[in-house]
Amino acid sequence: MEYSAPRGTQDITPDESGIWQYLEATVRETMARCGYGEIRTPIFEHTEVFERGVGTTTDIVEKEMYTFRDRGDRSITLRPEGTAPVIRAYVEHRMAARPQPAKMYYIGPMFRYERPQAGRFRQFHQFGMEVVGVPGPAADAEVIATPLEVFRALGIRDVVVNLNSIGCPVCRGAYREALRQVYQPVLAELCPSCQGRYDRNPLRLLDCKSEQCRASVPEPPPIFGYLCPECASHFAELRLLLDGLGIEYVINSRLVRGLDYYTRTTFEYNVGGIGSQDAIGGGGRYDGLVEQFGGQSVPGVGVACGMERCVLAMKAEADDSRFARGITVYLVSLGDAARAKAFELAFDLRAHGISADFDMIGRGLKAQMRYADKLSARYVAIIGDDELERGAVALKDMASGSQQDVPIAQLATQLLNNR
RNA sequence: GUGGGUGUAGCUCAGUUGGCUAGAGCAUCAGAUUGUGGCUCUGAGGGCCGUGGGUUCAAGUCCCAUCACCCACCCCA
Repeated sequence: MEYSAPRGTQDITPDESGIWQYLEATVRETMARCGYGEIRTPIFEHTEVFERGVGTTTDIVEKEMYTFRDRGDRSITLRPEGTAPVIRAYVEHRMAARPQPAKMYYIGPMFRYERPQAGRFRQFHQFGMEVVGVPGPAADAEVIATPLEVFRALGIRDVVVNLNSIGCPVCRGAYREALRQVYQPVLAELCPSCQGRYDRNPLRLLDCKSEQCRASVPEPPPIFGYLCPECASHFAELRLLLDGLGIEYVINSRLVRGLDYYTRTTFEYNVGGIGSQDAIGGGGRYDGLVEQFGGQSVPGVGVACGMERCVLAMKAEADDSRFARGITVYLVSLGDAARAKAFELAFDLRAHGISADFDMIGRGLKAQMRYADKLSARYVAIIGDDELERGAVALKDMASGSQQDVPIAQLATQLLNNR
């Protein structure tokens, strides 16, 4: 019986981990440059964190969570998203008493019980950022713009930014009623899930893509006519900030998103070429969430990006050779004495910060050369009986094929100089 | 949760109307006059043909079930 990784999970093998490390390094570098500190929250939380944070009417909470009872009979859930835990931590650690705003980022695995497909997994990874304590649109703009910096650094082109405002509790009530008026006459023709949405969460009616609903529903009015003055000016200012950065975006009045905590700004990034799951990231403002967790009324904005989808997009771009690893020098040895010397020499070079590897299984010269080539070694240093006697190695540049004798004592400095 | 597709070597796939010890390319390993990689050539290892049942003299091939994977819906990252 052979085992396989559980459904919807995958191994990232050494062949794949290079691209992941590049992605992670790019995220960390960008976040640090933008003034964000990393926060690491637990992989699992009390189930209530997500029920209260994400919202009980969401698909995530209704049918996608990995929830179980632990041995103390507590209900535990593997985190399906990152924002609720971060806000829980913000309240728990009294971060409101630290310099505001709190700017945090995270990288890590998330879990949702869904049918896997291209770009969708049961264990997947996100990087995300949260700005807590900024009521104005500068935070929204930064949170929208920063992942775009990451995408650009990764070589992901043609990212489309979809942008919307879904108002606040004040203006949303009126809009909700307006939507109900539009949908009420055609209620019987709606798809089953929309019939449920009509009562529970009319805003999500906008999100439906089913042909059935498309055909029978008249175009609903955009929310913009219903926004209260504060929400309207917040949205207008945000647009000015984005315009100032030269960021192009598409106003999409149907962009609602499936988490209950959003207020005002919502947005999503889409890319082509990675299958039908083309949302590479998304986020929005959540002004009531800190209060939900028992904190003061502190506003927040955040974004989360799917790393598997980033990897797909990176691979869709032509040149992925830059993610490959390679060592600086491979030590080819001939005979037992030379092999022992190569072993010592490898550790000596490594101690100098040079990546070096050597033959461990006593292969022939040709086989060692082939292996060095497959490792993409930049140099090969050959040690045989002659070289042992002279205290030197034959150093070969694998790209040019040129070769020279180098005294062993000078090998490290020579390699460092050639860099 | 719903629908469609696919399961043969590590990978990508051939395999005739059911019929000999199941093949190819790539990959791995070893060689091609004894100390030099990529190109070429030779050879080797590696398969319970996803699993279980059925039909048949005979099943990789036909039937049923099951599992897994892929894609899509839904929703999201």
